[in-house]
Amino acid sequence: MFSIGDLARDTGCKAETIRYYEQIGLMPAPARSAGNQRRYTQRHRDRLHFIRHARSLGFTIDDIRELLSLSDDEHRDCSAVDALARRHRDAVTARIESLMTLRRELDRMIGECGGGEVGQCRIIEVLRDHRLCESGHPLA
Amino acid sequence: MFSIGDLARDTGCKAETIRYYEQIGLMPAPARSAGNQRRYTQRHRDRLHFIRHARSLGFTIDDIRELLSLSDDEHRDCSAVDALARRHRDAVTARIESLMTLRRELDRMIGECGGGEVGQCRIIEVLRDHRLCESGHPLA
DNA sequence: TTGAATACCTGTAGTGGCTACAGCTTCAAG
DNA sequence: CTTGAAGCTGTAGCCACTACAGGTATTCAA
Repeated sequence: MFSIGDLARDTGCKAETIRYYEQIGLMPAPARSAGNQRRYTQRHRDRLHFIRHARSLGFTIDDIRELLSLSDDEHRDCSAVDALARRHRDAVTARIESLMTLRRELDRMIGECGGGEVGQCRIIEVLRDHRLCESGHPLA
Repeated sequence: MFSIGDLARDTGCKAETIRYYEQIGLMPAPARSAGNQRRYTQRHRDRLHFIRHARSLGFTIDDIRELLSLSDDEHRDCSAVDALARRHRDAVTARIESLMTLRRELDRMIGECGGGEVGQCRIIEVLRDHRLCESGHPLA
């Protein structure tokens, strides 16, 4: 049996986070010691590793609920898992692209700033007037 | 004079958001009509455009407070503005790089999934065991 | 001038995914 | 048996909004 601190050390997440996962129903409530402290099994440990790994890959809590529930049935077709992972990858890709557009614009602004007074600062000027932006980065 | 709806249409942000900006002191409180509705000037409009543009480039509210305050004094040296923009660009770059690491790993997982049963699904397997990851994406 | 449709007002609570206390109790090592 | 670390519950805070509920103002047409 593991204490909450053991699991925390083991997975690199804080005890508070583990209690939070229990509270939102992502981790099942473990047994308790005579003094009311949580006592975890290897199954809990595995589940927490799975959760942390998926989180570190950027899956949302809801995605992880879905993945855990899908992974319960070994004989189910894995196409739903595949679809979820693809959807997430596409979202990551979209995010990368939007950040790259931002970075191009930031680079341009910074590159044009000659370093004089704020009155002539290109960065401030561009922020004041979106028409000075070349990349069509979304305003919303 | 503009109503809050005029500004909202004009800047593509919601009236609630404009009121929120006022509440947190990012937008100054405007005059009111006889019936207590907000009435904005061109200066308010310009400021909101600046804010929305900076937000759309990913600057935080605190960054924007700083940028607005720096831009007030036309004769000040713009190095602080430059530094803030560079810091932000570097953060964006770091974020892009970390997302690209994630995407590589997601691609690999998806590519290895042969499409059978969940019991053999590579995606689930990798999530269960971080050692199966090639890229050293951070677990935290 | 009236009436309806639309816009606006304040205040509160919710989002995601935690994190940070405060003020206790329990456990493990020596 | 003592002491200090670890654990407990419950609440509030973070960011940047968003979404109501329940009321009031304004605007336009008839």
